[in-house]
Amino acid sequence: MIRISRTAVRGPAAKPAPTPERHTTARAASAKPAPTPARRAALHHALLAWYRRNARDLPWRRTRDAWAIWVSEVMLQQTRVETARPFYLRFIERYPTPASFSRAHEDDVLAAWAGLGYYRRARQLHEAARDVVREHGGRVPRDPESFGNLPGVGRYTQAAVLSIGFGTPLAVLDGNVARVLSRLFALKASVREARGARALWALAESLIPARAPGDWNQALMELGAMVCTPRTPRCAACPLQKQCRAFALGRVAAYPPRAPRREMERVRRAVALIERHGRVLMTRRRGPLLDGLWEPPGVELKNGESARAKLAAALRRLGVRAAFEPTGRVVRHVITHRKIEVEVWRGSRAPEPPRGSRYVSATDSGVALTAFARRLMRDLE
DNA sequence: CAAGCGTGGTC
DNA sequence: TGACCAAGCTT
Repeated sequence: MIRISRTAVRGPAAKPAPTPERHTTARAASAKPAPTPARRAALHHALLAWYRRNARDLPWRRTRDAWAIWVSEVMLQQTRVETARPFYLRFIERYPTPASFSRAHEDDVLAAWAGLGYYRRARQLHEAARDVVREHGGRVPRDPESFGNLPGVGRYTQAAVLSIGFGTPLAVLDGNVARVLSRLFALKASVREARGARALWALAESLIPARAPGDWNQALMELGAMVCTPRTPRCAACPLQKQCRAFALGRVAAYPPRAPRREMERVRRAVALIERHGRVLMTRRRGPLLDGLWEPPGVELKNGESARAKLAAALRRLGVRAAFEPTGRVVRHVITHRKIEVEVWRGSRAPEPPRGSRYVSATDSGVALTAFARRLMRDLE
C-alpha cells in the first residue's frame, strides 16, 4: 500500500517552515518566473491528482518511518530506483532502527553497501546513526537544523526526509525536479552550475505547498522519472502539459540547458588473480577511491610501463609470493571519471594469505567487494 | 566552488 | 561503443 496524504483528511496544516540555518544562503536570487497564487494552485491540483493515480508502489512509500525514509533517500542519491530497491530491502530488514545500525562495524557497513557505490554515503549514514543515538535518544530529529547538521544530510536529503516523514514544508531539488522546473518555466538554468542551482532552488521553494509537501516533492520527482524524462519526454501523457512553457514554445528539448561534463581520464592497470580452492586472493583497498573495499591485488601502470615488474613489486610489498603470467585478457570498466583497462594476470601458486589479505569466494557476502572484483569473480565461472 | 566520489541502465 | 545521467554531499 502506498501512503499518500489526502489533503482532505490530513490534520491541520503543517507548521510554517522553520528556516534551516545551514541552508539559507542559497535562497538569494529571486526567481524571475515567480508563479502567481492561481498558477501554484493549478499546478498543485493537477500534479497531485496525477500522482495519486500514478505513483509507483515503492517499498519506502509503504512506510512513514523517518529512519526508513532517510535510508532510502541516501541510497537514492545519484542512484536509480531499481538499483537501490534490493539494497534498501536488505538494509532495512537488517538495520530497522538508527540504534541497530549504529552498532554495526565498518565491515558490516560496507558489506551492506557493496555494489551501490559512493561508499562515503554509508560511512556518513553510520556516523549519523551514532549521533542520533547519542544526541537524540535514537529518534530521527524533526528539527530541520538538527537533522540538517547530521553527516551526509545536505539540503536535498534534509528536505526530502522531513517533508515525507514529518510533513515539514521544505522543497527538494534533485535532477528530476530541476529538469521539470526548467521545462515548466522555460528557465535556462542547470542544476549543475551554481547560478542555475540557486535559481532552481528559489523556484522550488516558491512552489512548496503547506499541505502534503512530501507528496508534492515526490510527485515532482515521479513526474521527472516517469514522464518528463531527460530524452524523449512523454509530453502527451503529462498532467502539466497545458501549463508547460517549454512545451508551448515547442522547445522542450532545449531545457534544461546542457552543462559541460568532466572529461574521462584513461587509466591502465594490472591485477593478479590468485586462486585457491575456487577462492580468489583479495586485499583491502586504502585511499580515496573505494576505501575499505576488497579487490584482487593490482597496480596502476603509467604510460608504457610493463605490468610484470610493477605487479611483482606490489605483490612483494603485500607479502604475497606467487609466480604469475599474463592471461591476455583485458577487462574494461569505468569508475566515476576514469576509464580503466585492466590486464588480468594469473598466479600459478597459492600462498598463504598475508595480513590484510584473504581468499574470498564468489558467494561470500560478508566481504565488501568492488563491482570490478565481483565481475572478475563472475567471469571466472 | 569546482572537483571528487561508483555503479548500472539506456539509447 | 560511448555518452549521458540517476531521489547529492563534502571540502
